[in-house]
Amino acid sequence: MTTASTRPPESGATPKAKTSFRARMHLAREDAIVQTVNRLLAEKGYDAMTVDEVAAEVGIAKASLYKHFPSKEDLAAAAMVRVMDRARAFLDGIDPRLTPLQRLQAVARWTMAAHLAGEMPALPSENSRLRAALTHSRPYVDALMEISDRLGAWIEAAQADGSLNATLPPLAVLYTLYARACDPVLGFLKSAGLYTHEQIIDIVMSTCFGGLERR
Amino acid sequence: MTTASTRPPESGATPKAKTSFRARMHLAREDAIVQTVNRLLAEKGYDAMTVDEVAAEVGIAKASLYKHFPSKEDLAAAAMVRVMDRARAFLDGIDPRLTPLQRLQAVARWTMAAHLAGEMPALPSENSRLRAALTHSRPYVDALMEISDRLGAWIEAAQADGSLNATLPPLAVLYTLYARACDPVLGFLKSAGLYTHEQIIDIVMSTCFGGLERR
DNA sequence: GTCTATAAATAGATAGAC
DNA sequence: GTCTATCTATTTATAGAC
Repeated sequence: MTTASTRPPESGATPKAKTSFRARMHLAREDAIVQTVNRLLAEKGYDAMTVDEVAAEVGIAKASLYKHFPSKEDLAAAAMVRVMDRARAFLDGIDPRLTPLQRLQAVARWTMAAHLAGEMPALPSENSRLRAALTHSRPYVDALMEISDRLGAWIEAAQADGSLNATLPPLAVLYTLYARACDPVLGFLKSAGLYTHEQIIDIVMSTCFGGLERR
Repeated sequence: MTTASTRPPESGATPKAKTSFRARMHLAREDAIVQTVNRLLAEKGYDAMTVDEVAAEVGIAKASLYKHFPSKEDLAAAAMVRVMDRARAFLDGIDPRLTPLQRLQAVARWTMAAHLAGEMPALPSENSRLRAALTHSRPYVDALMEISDRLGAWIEAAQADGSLNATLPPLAVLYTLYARACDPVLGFLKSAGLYTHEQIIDIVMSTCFGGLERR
């Protein structure tokens, strides 16, 4: 995105160097903004998050915020895309020697840990305003589709090798994994204060993959 | 609540009958209000639901609405209590010959069907404004505790008879059942348009009680 | 690009006539 | 109790100086 790391050697230097420095600052600030939005989205949700709040927490004026992102919706979309990018990076780093089921479990653990750490904005549920905004964001839709494709392939592979329940529609499995990333059970158990994050993840992993009935 | 069904025989009649009629009308209107709030809560959530909207859909002025319920929070609390009461009625009607596990499954099916029918307001998740409002409503808290106690007894019984995974904390099972009542997977599968409500419920029941892994 | 100040719209809640 | 009209606070978004 930025030209800072790829720009050619300079001659006059000062004006161009200044531009580069400012571009770096610009991106750094935008990153700080997105990071704050991400956290606030996770804490309070889209509707309850106000732009004033974001500006205050970032430490800039609201008008400056609107120079970076033209609307609250774009703000939220940028935060969601950021999460998607981190998810894609995690998918890239998964040990290829793991079985398809183990990969899906690794992803589920990662999303739950992110949620418990307050870094996972709630999925845009059915009729939320955020959902309407996000479905019009190309980067978001593209990232979501890519992730879904990769997870979908693992789901079908896991069903084919007999480790995953093959009577379930793959789409239902995919949705279930997405839903577990923002499962309110995580927050409930967290606020109960009886378990560590690791224990909570183990519990929800057990109910998700093993079910409530005894095996 | 109303004196309509329990009032003693009248003599002069006209004034008292008028009062009774008006009391009935009053309750009927309040019921219409709560029903509308219930639907809007399910459709859009607490934050996105406006009092103007409720008044418009009920067909009365906003000021009249505030004569019935002193705040938006009370409005939401009344709607949630209504759902709780229906849930309690359902619990009362469950066939006592069913096993504990079968009873829990019946409850889960009922809540999912209510959700798909648009009659189940979303659970007040972690940091929502609704949650803070509801925790201060005695009728809501009382109803929730009674339901939790009854479900909790069934959960422990099902774990004791070996039908439910006994390694899970009963509290986690309870939360999981509550969470399935507003599982976004239901809405996702519904909007996919590939399955009937019955099929969707079967799928989510399978993932909830049986888990994703093959048995 | 950042700021202060302000619009423009909408929210929850109330006043006061009838 | 219901209405119209209004208040007050908040929210998204901009204008314009620097």
